Amino acid sequence: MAGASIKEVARHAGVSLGTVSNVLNRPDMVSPGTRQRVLDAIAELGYVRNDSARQLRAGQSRTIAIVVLDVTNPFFTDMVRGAERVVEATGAMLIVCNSGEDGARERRHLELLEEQRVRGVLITPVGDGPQPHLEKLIDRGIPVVLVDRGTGRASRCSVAVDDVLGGRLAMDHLLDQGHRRIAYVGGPLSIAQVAERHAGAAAALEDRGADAELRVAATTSLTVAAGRRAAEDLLALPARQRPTALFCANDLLALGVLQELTARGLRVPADIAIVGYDDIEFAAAAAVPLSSVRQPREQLGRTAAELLLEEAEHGEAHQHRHVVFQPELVVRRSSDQPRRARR
Amino acid sequence: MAGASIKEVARHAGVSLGTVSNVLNRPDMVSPGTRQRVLDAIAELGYVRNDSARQLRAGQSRTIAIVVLDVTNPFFTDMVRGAERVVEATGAMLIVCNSGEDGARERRHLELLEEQRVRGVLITPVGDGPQPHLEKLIDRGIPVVLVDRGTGRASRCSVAVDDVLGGRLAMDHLLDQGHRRIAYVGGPLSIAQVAERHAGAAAALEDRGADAELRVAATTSLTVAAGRRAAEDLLALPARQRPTALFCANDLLALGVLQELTARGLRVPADIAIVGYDDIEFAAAAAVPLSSVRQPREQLGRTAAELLLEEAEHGEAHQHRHVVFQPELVVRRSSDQPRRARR
DNA sequence: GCAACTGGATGAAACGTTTTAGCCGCTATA
DNA sequence: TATAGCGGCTAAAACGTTTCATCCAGTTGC
Repeated sequence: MAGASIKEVARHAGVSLGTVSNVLNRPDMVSPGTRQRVLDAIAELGYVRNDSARQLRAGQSRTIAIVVLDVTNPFFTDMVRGAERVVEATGAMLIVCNSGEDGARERRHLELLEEQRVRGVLITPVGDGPQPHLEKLIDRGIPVVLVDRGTGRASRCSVAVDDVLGGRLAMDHLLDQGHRRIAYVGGPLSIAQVAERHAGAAAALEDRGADAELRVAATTSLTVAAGRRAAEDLLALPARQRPTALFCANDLLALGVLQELTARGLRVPADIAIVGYDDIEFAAAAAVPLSSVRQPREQLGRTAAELLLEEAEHGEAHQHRHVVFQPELVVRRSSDQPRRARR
Repeated sequence: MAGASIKEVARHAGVSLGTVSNVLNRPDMVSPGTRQRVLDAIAELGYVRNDSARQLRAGQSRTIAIVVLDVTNPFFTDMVRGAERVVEATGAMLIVCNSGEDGARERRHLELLEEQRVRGVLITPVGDGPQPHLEKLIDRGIPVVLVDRGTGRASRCSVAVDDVLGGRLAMDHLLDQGHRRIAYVGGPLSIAQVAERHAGAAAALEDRGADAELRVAATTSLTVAAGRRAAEDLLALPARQRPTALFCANDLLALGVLQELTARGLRVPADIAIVGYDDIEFAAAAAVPLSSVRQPREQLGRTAAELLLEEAEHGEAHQHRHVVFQPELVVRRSSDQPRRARR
């Protein structure tokens, strides 16, 4: 009962092993009579196909992996949900791996996925340097789609949101509201998104030629806890240097900042305005509803999965594509209070 | 380059195929000289072990799966993080599957996992009825650990939090605050947790013999959107029948309820108090910081993974265990305002 | 009545590992 | 000097599929 093989099913049904395989894979190539006999045997023995053997023979698995930076960040889980639908519609299986923004774990995961000969990998890689492990996958012929990484390499598809534009939107809005001392809360800058959102903000400032300053309040990660620590640091500044507005690299940071600021008695947005990034579902439900730069989270995952499937199917003929979505600023109370321009 | 096998490595290094395998699996059984030659060949050919073949031979894979009800719910992703650590420490791989509270998807996932001969499954099953697919896994000898499902079956380990107690804690608190018209927001009741939290609340009411009522505001799922809809329904009630306090089956519901109530101009907790469940990180950062019944989320995952690994290792000798954690009420502003008892 | 097809089945090869039995040359033991 | 033991290696079997070349018994076409 525990582990019947196709061979035992064949014996049980009084047919050859190849016939059982045919029943499983091309049922109409076998006569109704024998087919039924085989199906009965399968049911009786509780036979379950052994995927390892099948894969070994096929040379390839039917799973697709998505490697995310932080499985507890709703931005990524929404993305996963988008990808999930597309992948499951094809009968394949999507497995989720969490790198936790740790390069070593990412590498380990990719090694295991390569050993498993997955059919493809969706990944938001840690850091932004050269990615030898990804190249290795690609060399082996495993399609890789970069998610939420703009820089379009020629060797792979990518799906991204224009982070520079997102940074601009946030910064323009804060400048419009009259803020002149603004801080960008985020880090490490080695994360491409973090750097690009900052670049966008800096560019907006530059373009306006406004007499304003944009400082960076560096964090070591993009979590609620890191946000709280960043807020503490900012509060340690002398009042006159303290920024009047914060642009946070993602919503988790923004929520952490918001929590700490209000805990310390500051009012948002009266004392300090906040704009986040991602527009996760919890942003709108925050203590002070959070302004945020919205990304099409599910669509990101969906599109990435579609590109991957297309590449997996068409192989050589496939043309790599780079899809870039536009972010959109959603203004809520956390930044919705104009202030007299001043320094 | 694309797909070198162990055989080619062997030829390249001028040794037999078995020796290469030994280098990979018991390096000290082979002399330093040959070992180095083999390692060089491996590097040169870019050889990567084929896991399918390895598994086929071993009869078992090195992956462990966790099947969650809702991958976008922070409660589950925190659990995943807990399990992840334990699993990865053993060199195995944790893959995350999302059933999305859909029985058919759950079944499909379990079928695929069974075909893959995973080493074990951590699962929070959809619904509470008999679970033939789980039984099937167990029959096949694949260890299954139930997560967050109290009812200790003899055939498997389980890890849970006492949901009845959690319901009691919430209800006692609301009664202490003087509430007499209380609604339980949650559903469907076919989900065990939903039912048990309600049972706890009802039991608390019973025990006190208080002249109070507990109605059920049924929802179709445990999401923020469902919470908003539930709030709409409650607001449609005539004012005198409207509950003065809500106990929500989880924090997502509570956040949705909170959002909708405040959008409609009601004050929380002055007009309506709210208590949630899970104490996810976002509860504390909500518009009105949310009282919630805290569950040890990461520990739940950690312990479940430990039980699973133990079972996978000891096989027959393994004794199934049922670990139950105690929840804890965290009172925040959303329910922190006593009211004169009245009807 | 014979050759040519055809639908339905069979048997064997192949996928890439791990493992086990066995071989070879050497050293230690009696 | 024979024997046992040992380190280092090889050869072959086995895991459970899928696929491909064959085969067989009918049926069709001439």
